[in-house]
Amino acid sequence: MAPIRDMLRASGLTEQQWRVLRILSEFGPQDLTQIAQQACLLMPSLSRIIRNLAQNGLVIRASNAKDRRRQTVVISPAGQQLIDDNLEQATQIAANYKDQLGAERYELLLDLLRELEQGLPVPVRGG
Amino acid sequence: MAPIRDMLRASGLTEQQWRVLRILSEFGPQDLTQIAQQACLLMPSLSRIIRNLAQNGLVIRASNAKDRRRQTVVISPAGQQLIDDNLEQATQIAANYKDQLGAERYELLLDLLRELEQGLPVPVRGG
DNA sequence: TCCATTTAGTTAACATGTTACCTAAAATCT
DNA sequence: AGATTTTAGGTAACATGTTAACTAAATGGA
Repeated sequence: MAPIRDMLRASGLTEQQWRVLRILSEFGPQDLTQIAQQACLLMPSLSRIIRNLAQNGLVIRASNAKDRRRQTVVISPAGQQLIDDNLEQATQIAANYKDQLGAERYELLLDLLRELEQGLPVPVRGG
Repeated sequence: MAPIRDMLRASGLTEQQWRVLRILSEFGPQDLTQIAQQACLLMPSLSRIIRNLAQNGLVIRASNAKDRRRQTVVISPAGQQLIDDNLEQATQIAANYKDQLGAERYELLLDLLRELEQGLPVPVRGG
């Protein structure tokens, strides 16, 4: 993912910060636990990332009246601006990775990795 | 690699420390640059790992008379003992991962990952 | 020989993965 | 209601990946 990292470095974001911002932009305000699931991050990591994003004014923490343990995280205008400025470019870069392998083998790779992760066999043509 | 991590935690080693020790045990004394290449580690990481292993008495740093920049790292008896105590078990655990996917798809996975890494297409049956 | 360049290794600084431990607030059970 | 158990988040501590900057020693030339 080197080209994407280059793009992010120019905007001062890390990959995980970018991922969290994109999730908030695409799926709207959520609490930390939901973000952690979507981003495949553990709570301690996410907690630090949100703290950082909030300090830099890219997200805003809103308290939740119904459950005072929860806090809803919202992307800020500045954060949304960052997404707007870079999303198109990033999408194009990601598409190149898929192109490189070809869509078919790209799916095959993801299948194999999922299989390893879950410990369950996945049928593969000719396998 | 969870089972291997469990085994290592019991012996107080991390995965990278284990990897470095195994390399030293299998291929003999080497300087840091050589170890870094074999273990696929960057010098700053390896430098810290060797510092740690040396502090724990698992490796020994020997200075090199011909090139005073270099230092040859040697596994200590205590380090070798750790390897002896765990290598057989670790080898068996690693074999299970291969079994889980099956040798054929295991190779396929490695091929796809290599292809992504190198940016070169690799022929795949039916691809 | 003297200077410029390269190489070996270190350290600093930052973000993250990971495990352990902790608090407060909810939810559940008796 | 009162006690117990979950759940949402947070912090601490450690190892690592990564980039940048630095030292000392070797190498290559002019």
